[in-house]
Amino acid sequence: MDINSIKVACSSCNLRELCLPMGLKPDEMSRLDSVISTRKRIKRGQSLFSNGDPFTSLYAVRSGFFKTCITSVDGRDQVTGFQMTGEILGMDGIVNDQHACDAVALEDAEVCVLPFDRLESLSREFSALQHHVHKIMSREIVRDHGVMLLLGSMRAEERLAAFLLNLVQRLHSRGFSQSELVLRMTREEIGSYLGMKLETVSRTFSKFVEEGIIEVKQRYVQIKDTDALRRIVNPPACD
Amino acid sequence: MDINSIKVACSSCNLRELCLPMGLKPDEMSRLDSVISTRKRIKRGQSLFSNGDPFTSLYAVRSGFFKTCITSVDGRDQVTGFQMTGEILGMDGIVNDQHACDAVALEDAEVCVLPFDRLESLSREFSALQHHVHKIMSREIVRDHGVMLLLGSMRAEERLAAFLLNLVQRLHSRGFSQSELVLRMTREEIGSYLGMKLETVSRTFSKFVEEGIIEVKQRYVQIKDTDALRRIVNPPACD
DNA sequence: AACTGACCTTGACATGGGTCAAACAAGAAT
DNA sequence: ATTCTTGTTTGACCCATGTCAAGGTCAGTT
Repeated sequence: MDINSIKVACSSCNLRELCLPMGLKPDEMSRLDSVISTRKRIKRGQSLFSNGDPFTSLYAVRSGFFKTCITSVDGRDQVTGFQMTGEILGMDGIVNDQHACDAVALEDAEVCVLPFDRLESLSREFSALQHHVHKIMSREIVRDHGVMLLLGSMRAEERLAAFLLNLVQRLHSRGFSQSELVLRMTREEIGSYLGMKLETVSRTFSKFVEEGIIEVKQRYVQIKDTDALRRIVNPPACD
Repeated sequence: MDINSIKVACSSCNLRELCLPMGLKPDEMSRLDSVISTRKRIKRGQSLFSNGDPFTSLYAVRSGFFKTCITSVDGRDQVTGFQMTGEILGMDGIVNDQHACDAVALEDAEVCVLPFDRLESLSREFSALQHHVHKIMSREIVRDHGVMLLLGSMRAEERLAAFLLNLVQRLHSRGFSQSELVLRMTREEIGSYLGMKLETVSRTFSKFVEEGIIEVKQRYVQIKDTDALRRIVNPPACD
């Protein structure tokens, strides 16, 4: 058997409470197994898919960490998201049958390949899966609108505080610490996501450190005052 | 019959090439008619739905013009999109069974109400509709990523140029002029969408007028040099 | 015709964050 | 261990855009 294509089962996956099969009944989950054809390993720095690639499948992150980014005609780059364990990649590809962004592994990763035509036909058979797929896409839309709010109306400190809170909350729901995290991305990638330059990201980290809100050692970040971050994102009303 | 709830048919709608039934075969389209229960009229300034409202339906814009916006806890406002004829509203509501934004009519409007449970059950019956729903959601995701690029990496002039080109292109595909448009939104709403203040929007319009790229008379805009706008959005490479 | 209110334009000034440059840190390669 | 490379921090300066304020325009109302 090819090491890069291992047959696996959602029903026995330890991510089933987090990933696509979330909320499905045992018998439904075993039917989902027939959709998940293979896993695929992606080395750090490699692309899972690239802009323009033909769209065939969604991907569920089993381990590792991804970024998605789009590049404009004139070479500007925008990170549109960071995806961790249990999150779904590739929904941008459905509308034009080709991917509209690059998905790059920020550390060695493994994904479950979900051939979309099979996901669609199984969705026609049982509505729980169908509704679940709709929810996943809707969640991405809502998340994107939140990023628009961040990019359109927040200042640098607010953006970084919101980013840290979001990351640590997602990690916490995966069983990691509420107060410690290791960033998998560079300052430049954070900056691209948050619409600021890497120097501004760095300066803002330093400011938070000075204020005793966090401790930073390279990619390692310890959050010492979560409430302070919350207050930065949602300044208390003063009227 | 209630004036606000008129039974109508996709199969006889003059938007069928633009709207939800796009690409469906005649027999499929007549089955879609069973989903479209009613139309609803929304007066200018009124909300089609608001943040927190229970989610029951998607809405297809039949006439008029909408904005969607989200408000953060501390009262910041972000316009997340402008929707015109044939576009679908409400997909933000699927994930949590309640709407995550406000949809406000910017002029008197009429929408077709698409009860989502019925859309889902019909989607299970025929795959063309199912795939079409997926495409519509995917298109929204791709659009949102484009807005992130705009907000995250473009300067004021680039943002406004991209906005005007996008609007006029969408209007053109609806049979309107390629070079003239009437803005349905205020400078402040444009600014909120583009992440800039209304004064900056106004100044940037004035700059384009000075440069002979557009003519502006209040909400009326005439584009005199589309290529200039394109060059502003995608500066020609100089290396 | 004058008034009102909403919206828009423009000017003057302030500032947050960008730009450029230099130095530093840490891991990889030799 | 030394050098190279990539990523990070920090400082100095500057500019695009925000802020504040004043006045203009237009549609609807009195």
